[in-house]
Order: sequence, then C-alpha cells, then structure tokens
Amino acid sequence: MPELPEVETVRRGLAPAMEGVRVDKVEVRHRGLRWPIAKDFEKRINGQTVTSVGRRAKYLIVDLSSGDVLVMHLGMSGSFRVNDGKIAKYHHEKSKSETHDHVVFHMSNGATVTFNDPRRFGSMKLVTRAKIDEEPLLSGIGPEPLGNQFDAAMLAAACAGKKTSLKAALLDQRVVAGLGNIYVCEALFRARLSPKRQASTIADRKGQPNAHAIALVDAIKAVLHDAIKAGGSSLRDHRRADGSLGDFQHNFLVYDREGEPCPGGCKGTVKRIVQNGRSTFYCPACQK
DNA sequence: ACCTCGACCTGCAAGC
DNA sequence: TGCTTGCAGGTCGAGG
Repeated sequence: MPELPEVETVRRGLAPAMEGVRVDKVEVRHRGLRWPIAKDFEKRINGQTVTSVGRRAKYLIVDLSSGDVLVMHLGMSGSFRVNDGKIAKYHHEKSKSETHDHVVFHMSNGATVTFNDPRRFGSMKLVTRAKIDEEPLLSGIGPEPLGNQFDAAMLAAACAGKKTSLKAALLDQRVVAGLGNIYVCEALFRARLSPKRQASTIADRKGQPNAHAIALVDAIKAVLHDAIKAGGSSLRDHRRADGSLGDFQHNFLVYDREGEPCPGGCKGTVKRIVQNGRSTFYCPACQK
C-alpha cells in the first residue's frame, strides 16, 4: 500500500507524538510480521526515549536514546494510529478491527502508537546506529527522489544498460527510492513516457540523460510533492496518524482508471496491462 | 549479473 | 445467500 508519500505522511504524524518522548512499554501482540519480531525487541525498546522519527525510501527510521534504531516497513497494508490519550478525534468513525493491532507503543506522555497490519507484510527490526550503514535492508537503496542529488544524470546512469521495462526499473528500489505501483504509473503519464519502453532509452550510449530522463525526473518530483501535500493516497488502508484520510487518490490521472478517456485530452483511452505481475495503467495514445 | 516469478498474508468485490 | 476467483499501495529469494 504505502509508497513514499504515504510513509512520509505517517512519519509526520508519528514525529510529534514520539520525538523526545520515552517508550514506557512496547506491547507485541503478534510477532509474525514479514519476519518474526526478535525476542529481545521489547527489552531493547522499553524505557528508551525516541530521539527522532525519520524516513529512508519506504522505511520509517526511529532513533532511540540507547543507540538502537527501529527500522519499520508498512508492507502492503500496514498503518499507524496515534491516540494522544485525550479526545478520540475521529472516534465516531468506524475504527478498524483491533484484530490486526500487532504492536502498541505506550508512550510516557500518555499517548499510544499502534501498528495495524492485516496482511503482515510489514516488518520491524532493531539495528544499532553504529552499524546502520551495513544494514542489508537499507544498503542497496537508491537515491531519495526528493533530494537535491537526484537528477536526470543519476536516473539515466541507473537505467543505462537495463534491458527491463522503464516501469520495472522505476519500481526497483535500487534505481530510485520510494516509488511504488501508483506513483510510477502517475509519473510516467505526466512525463508522457510508455511504461513498456526499455529503461535504457532515457540515456544515450554513454549513459548521459536525454530529454526523456529530464521530463521523467521532473514528473517524479512533482507527483511526489503533490501527493505529500495531499497527505498521501487512501485506497484501503492508508490513513494519517490521526485517523484522517489522505486525498491524493482523487488526483490520480491514470491509476485505476482503466477505460476512462485520457486525462491529457489526447482522445486515447486509459489501458490496463500487466507487467512483472503488477497492473500498469497508461494511455497508449500519448505515452510514447 | 540481470531478470522474472512465486511466495508471503488477509480482506474485499465481482461473478456465478 | 454462499462459494470461488481475482485483485490489492511490497519485496525477498529462488531459479532461469
């Protein structure tokens, strides 16, 4: 479910509730996430103060005063809910089943932070800050697309020589961090590039960027900025930490719009195809 | 080394 | 009404 904009939205919701606050107790109700939560998990977290809540790609990075770092991934259906211990702002709304509340952080300020994940593709892992650069989950990840260092030259270099489709390349977290199925489709539409195009065609023979690479980088940055501004996209599971919904799903141009007229006004029709086992939505008429 | 595909899970909507 | 099927925002690891 969650791609970079959703994870960033979650991070912004968690930060004010957790930063500078001690975890009195972490309660693990179900250890069976993507990998089993380690046996020493609670012992290493209980009593520690959260020093920062960050993000790398689709990972949430929670620094603790002990020097440990909690690395968390939301998988396809993970979400966090902050209850500040006072008024349940959205408590009149039908609240999601507590069946899948797998981990609850009881904070020293009275707040609770609950991780819910029906499909359990999410993960939680403790690593030490000193060895974070050796962490296999993070070490191969490509540039942050919203960072200054991410530009057409970088993207073209990463795609040069790739035989796979441009769609598949953009989904590869080693090429660029944080994109998923929705935002790849949206960025490719905005750049008017076909998802079926060979990835290497955004670079010249020397791996230098061409006009397609420049347009694509602009499109990626723009769609991510727009989505973050909207609080991410809420299709099934994603919510802001306060329970409110993201809005960006209303701004999808092609994703899940099979059969609709091309929103670019080209008289084409949005088509759904399957690439690498995943749905791709695009306009064959104007995405070349 | 690159690339594709199955596997991991639950829930929901559509079709019969 | 129930059953079956397919699909879902991710990614790791096996196999070609």
